[in-house]
Amino acid sequence: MNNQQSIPLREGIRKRQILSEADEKLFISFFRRTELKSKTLLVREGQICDEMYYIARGCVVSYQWVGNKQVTLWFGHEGDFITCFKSWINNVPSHEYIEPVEDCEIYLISRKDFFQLVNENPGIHHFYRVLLEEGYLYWENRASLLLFKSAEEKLAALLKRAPKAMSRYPLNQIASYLGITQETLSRLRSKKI
Amino acid sequence: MNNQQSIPLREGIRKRQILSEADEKLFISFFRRTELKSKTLLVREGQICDEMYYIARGCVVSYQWVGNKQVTLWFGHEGDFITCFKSWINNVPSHEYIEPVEDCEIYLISRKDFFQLVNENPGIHHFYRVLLEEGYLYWENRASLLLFKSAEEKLAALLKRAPKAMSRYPLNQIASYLGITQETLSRLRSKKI
DNA sequence: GGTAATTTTTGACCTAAATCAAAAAGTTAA
DNA sequence: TTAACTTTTTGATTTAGGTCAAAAATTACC
Repeated sequence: MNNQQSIPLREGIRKRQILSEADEKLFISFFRRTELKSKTLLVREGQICDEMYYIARGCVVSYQWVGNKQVTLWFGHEGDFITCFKSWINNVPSHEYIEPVEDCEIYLISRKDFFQLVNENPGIHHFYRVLLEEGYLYWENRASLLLFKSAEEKLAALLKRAPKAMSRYPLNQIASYLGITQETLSRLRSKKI
Repeated sequence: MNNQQSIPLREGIRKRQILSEADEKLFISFFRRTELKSKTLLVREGQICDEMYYIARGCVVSYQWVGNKQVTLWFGHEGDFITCFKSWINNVPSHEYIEPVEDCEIYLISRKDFFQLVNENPGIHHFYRVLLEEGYLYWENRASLLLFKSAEEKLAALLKRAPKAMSRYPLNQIASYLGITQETLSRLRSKKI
């Protein structure tokens, strides 16, 4: 990929790991830029997720169907590297959907290219390590919020981390992200004002 | 460390990443073996956790104080590499306690040695990557159980993964691991029989 | 610009699990 | 072997948040 066009991606990489100019160029050259309309599924259940995505613009939601209910697993937005990690790591079919909530500008790289680079290039390996550490801490934190916080506290924590969440995502997605119903979230919100 | 004495540790490493004989020897040589009586704190809140532990024998619990309640974050047992990752990764004080529940045989390595090896040795770097992937998937799974499973389903999931948990850990630790009270767990259990 | 479709709010009621309290069972230690 | 302590169980009651249903507010689209 032309280096000129990939400034947001470069920023996303630099935020995690500073590479030599050559390594950075090499790494970026394996990404492909694309645009996605909202609601155009990026990953669907049952499919092996063999790509990683960098969100340059827009936002997405990842969810799973539990009975007839859509449960939000996570939100992704500008600056995030995302994929279905369970599928990505173990090379097994995904259990989750990833869907743009706004129109997105995305940079994507194939699993094959990514792991080849990771295995050959120490700087890029280090980049992946930072990504994994970031994800580890994200999920640890999310689990601990779910473990012992009330609905109100979980909402406060989300709004602190992502103040715009309330206006970017529909209520039912935010509610199920917090592990509460949308009625409860609506009541919480009106109580707040 | 003498290679003869460290068979369990070697198994723990091999399960995650096959190293060359020389790399394996090198890696193991940086670990130190120790025994720990139950209830002898391994990590306490406020302390920077700059060691990683391999459990060769015994089991531990990690918990956090929330008000006057002890909340179980995770359990560790034979074959696990453990540390307070939040502290380990960011080099900040730990928010959690790690405490042996049974007498333990432990192999430990310092953060400094570990990261030096990781940065110099591609095989060991790969080992760390596998550890992070393992942890990532653990927490993702744990969060999703907490997100949409009932008390009964969460208990079933724990007993499936760790059938002996019920006899190794006190009830209050298991209950708070599941995000329920010990009264509820006791009632669930008696209902089961 | 008006109608349909979707999303959010509100209300009435219900329930899984929490809380509080005390009894029972198990463990330790003298 | 008994007293003291800890852990687990049982019972009565409460509550945060769920469920179901319908109204209100938004948004989408001929």
